[in-house]
Amino acid sequence: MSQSIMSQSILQTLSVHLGTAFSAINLPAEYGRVTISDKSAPFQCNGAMAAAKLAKKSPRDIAALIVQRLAGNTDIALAEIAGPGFINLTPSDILLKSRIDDLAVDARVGAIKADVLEKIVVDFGGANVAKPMHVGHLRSAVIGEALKRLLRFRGHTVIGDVHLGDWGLQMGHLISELQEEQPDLIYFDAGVKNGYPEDSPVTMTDMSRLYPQASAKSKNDPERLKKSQIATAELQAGRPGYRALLEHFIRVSIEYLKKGYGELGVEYDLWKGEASVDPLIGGMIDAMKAQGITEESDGALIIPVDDNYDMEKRKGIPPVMLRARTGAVLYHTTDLATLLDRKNEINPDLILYVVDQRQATHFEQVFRAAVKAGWYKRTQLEHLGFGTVNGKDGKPFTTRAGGVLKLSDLTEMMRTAAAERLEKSGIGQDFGSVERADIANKVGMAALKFADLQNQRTTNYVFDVERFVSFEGKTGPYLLYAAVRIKSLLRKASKAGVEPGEIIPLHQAEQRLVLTLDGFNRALASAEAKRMPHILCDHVYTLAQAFSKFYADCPVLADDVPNDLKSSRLALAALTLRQLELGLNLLGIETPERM
RNA sequence: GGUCCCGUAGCUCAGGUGGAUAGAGCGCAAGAUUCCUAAUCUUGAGGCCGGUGGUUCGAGUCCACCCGGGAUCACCA
Repeated sequence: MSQSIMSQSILQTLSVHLGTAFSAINLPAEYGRVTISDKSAPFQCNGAMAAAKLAKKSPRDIAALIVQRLAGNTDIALAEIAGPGFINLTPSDILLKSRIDDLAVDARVGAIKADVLEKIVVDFGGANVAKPMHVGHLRSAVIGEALKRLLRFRGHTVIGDVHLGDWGLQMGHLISELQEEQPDLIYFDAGVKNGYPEDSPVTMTDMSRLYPQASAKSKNDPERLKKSQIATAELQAGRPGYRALLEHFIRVSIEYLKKGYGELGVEYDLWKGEASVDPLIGGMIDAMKAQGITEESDGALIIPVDDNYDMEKRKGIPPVMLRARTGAVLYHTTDLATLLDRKNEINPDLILYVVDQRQATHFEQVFRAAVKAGWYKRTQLEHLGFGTVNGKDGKPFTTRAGGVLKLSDLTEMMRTAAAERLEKSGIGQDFGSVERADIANKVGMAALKFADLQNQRTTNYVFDVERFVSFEGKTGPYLLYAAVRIKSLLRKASKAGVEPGEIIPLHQAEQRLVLTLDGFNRALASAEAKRMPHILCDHVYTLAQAFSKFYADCPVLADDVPNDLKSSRLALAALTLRQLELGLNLLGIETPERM
């Protein structure tokens, strides 16, 4: 379906009119750009002041000429000059009506696709093999999923990849610690080359015990650390027993992670990891050497990425470490091999990494090396960093005991709080236990995700459990509540035989709701451009607010409301629900039928 | 020391590409339900936008320099 510029949005339509008016007095149409206003009218144009110098006229004179040109325009109810030359604009009822008619029949409720459609890899999640998911994994999963859905909805081809951490020292820790506990396992018999059992020798619980155990021992015991390092090197060199173990570790972990991510509504297209690109590393390093972009330094193989780097003074960006003195391959190397793999297998236009802001330097290094190798342009690679989740003390979030908070404990906390709130309100008493649990889950997850996503991505935020479970104000449950009220209204209307009809926005609250609905596409486009889900959060919240106001001011099914008004308001409510649920879905938030 | 991020209401945060009297939520004060879910709505108090200069008709927004907080800086991932 092709959409004319005129119907893209009310704001766009007004901009075209103002642009035409500026052109008519021989000034660039760009000065006609209209913006949202929080003053006396819903929109304003500030171009008269900007144009003053060029036109050699006073801003107010220019504004007067523009306003003259707009006289008789059926899309504009009122154009007023204010202050030094602001033009305040009120759209006409005709324009509101025509726009809401367009939205009502649009399956995407006003959202149009991006101009340029790209193939995009979103690398998010950041989970590691053998480690339980904890609070630190929350943001990458939630933000990454939202971006993935947003970009896909905007028309792009999007591939989500979890990119598991399964190749480093942690694997050596795990293998060597398992050997200390169960030295007789067949995997440790260097003479055996194949025919290993199909069932894993360890469970997820075992692994989450073994790893910290080994890590703790190694901290104070260089000999123990050495064992892990040797195991790592042997694994990477391809020792069959260790590779067989790794496969078990990965399989068991993925099964566990799928559950954990599933709880958050997070899904991946690819479950690749560092280990999966191992076969590329040898050839990649040879090719890089042949290109002449590598150097030997202190026994390690590096790629300098900053001409002004000075190791003594710690100035500039350190080089990429392709291979350590020990011969082991590092984080840099696997990330580069992954970039090569993606180039070969997917050839994406853009790769987005949704990873902790603290790794900014790492990505800058890797990206520069990938550019040096000629695989990508710098603009094709973006690190979308995010801040840490902090406790009330401003330090990264921990449990009361000071330990790491498991993600499953966190989600359980949210569900319990939601269930309690449900009980307290006394509404869900006639619901079955299955539905109550489902509602508690959706409310809890909505609270958790919205609390995370509404923060600007790049900054740290404070995780305040009490605030999160309060469920009032700018929260996920507020949004669900708005949606659920509409659903309830629709059910009641259907019972009463009231059909949605033509929308005629007359009441101030109705008009405000229409103007808010009109902003959906703008929010989506802006959220995409900045890769910032909180812009979409802002929109759905404003929408829920505008609806709540409408709901309080404009009775729909009351006896004294005329039939056509009932139908109009019902249709407006139904339209609001469609956009609200769509927006929430893009944020990864599900709506219950009632709550 | 180098690089990056941050500093806006008592608290947690927005601020659409430089515009008028800087906005939300929580908290505080006061109010609203004969009527579609009060997890709601309305009203109010609360600000030298870290500081000083600069660019501009106009700066929370752009530039420079300070002050304060955080992250990170080659063989962990």
